[in-house]
Amino acid sequence: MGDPARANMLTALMSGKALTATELAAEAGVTAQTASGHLAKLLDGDLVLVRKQGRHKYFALAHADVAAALEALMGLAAGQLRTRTGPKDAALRHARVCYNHLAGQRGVQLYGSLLDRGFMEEAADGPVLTELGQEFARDFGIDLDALSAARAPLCRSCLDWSERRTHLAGSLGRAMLIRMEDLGWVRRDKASRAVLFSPLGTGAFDAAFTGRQSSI
Amino acid sequence: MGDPARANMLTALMSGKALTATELAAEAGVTAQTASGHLAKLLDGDLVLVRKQGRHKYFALAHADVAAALEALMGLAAGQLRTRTGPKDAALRHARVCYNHLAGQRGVQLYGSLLDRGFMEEAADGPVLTELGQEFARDFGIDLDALSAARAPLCRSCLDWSERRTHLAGSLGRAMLIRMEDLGWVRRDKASRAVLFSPLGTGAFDAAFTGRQSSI
DNA sequence: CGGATGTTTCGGCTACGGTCGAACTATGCG
DNA sequence: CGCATAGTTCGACCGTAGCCGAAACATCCG
Repeated sequence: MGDPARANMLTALMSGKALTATELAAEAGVTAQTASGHLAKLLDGDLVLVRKQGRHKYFALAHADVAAALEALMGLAAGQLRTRTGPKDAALRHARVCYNHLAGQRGVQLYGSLLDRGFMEEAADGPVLTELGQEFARDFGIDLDALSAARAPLCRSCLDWSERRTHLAGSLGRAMLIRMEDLGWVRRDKASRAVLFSPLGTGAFDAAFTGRQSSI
Repeated sequence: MGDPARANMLTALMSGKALTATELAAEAGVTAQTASGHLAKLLDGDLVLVRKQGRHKYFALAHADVAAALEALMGLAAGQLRTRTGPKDAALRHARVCYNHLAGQRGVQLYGSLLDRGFMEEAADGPVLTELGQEFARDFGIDLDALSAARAPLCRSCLDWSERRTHLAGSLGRAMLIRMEDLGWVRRDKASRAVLFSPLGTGAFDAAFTGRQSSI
């Protein structure tokens, strides 16, 4: 339970929602095989339970006690977040794809900037775009109407496993990553989930999403 | 916090009493050097606090939150106690000196036997010898009067780190170990804290302390 | 001032556990 | 039926963290 990968999986499950093995793998920043091993251990320890649905396996916390224990541990850990958060490459910590949106230092920078500049606000059931933010998104080249028409939530926050802070998920998060690819700011390294910034993209991103800079 | 040695130290501290580094080392079944390293980590993580008193260092849990988290974790761990409990030698798990009394499989066998045969009862503030038990102890060759005269508690229970069950501590526990040495049943391996049973001692011990056999 | 005891630091050894690539099974979809 | 996707198993690699012996430092005690 203290292992970084497992801890990240469990915190991801703290939302109460059931997640598939691959989602948890992405959340923990490990490959599917590794995640499978971890999930087997968590199952063995009765920390999570699984529901097989079609070809997916949905995992959830086994009991409220598990959540309580996690809460207690997080309380103890508060303040002294370990610096060496996860395994893997430094590039992954800098910027990577989380499911389909931007994660890592760049991801939390984006999220923080949107909040600081009044483009987004955190409501009870997740972040929402302000009117200012909607305008900004359109200017940025996002087809908000198309996104809103779909049933998927526009904004979602997602806990960043390497930074331990939230970044932007949801269909908007996905759309913004795609848009940045189109603009030539970034490209995905197919092999490693890393997101590589072009020289141009680095400057443009910083200019567009200043505000709460990475405070490290 | 998940490391066996540290977990054992923390559970030992759950009593609320402050213990010295060497006591904690014995409780965890590691040497003083190793314990020192663990304690430094626990201090670094603010899980314990230390009070220097003369040449001793007394450690205690830093906060009730730590105890709460431990409780929560123990609840989760209940039932599925890991089989491979501690490091070190198999001989140590079989029988060893815990501070000054007998611990390991033999230690919990002794404790269980005393309970099962009505020689000892578990009261709120620790185990107490029954009248039958007092008679037994005298027959065994223990000078109960001398022990009772001293201010140290006669019986104490002590959590066994390898068996995760209680064994007998206190001045009686100490006296019984000494007596068994005198009888030639056991001898202490000075180097390793292990307690080695002679062929004679093995049989005699089993005969004297049947009852609740090790149920593994 | 030695000598004994408690605690820490250092160095090196070892083993366990996390990680991934590759290959395998299972499920759904066209 | 194949093909794609989700998940697992196997094997091998590697890093790290635990462990201890030896030796240093600290404190008390006679």
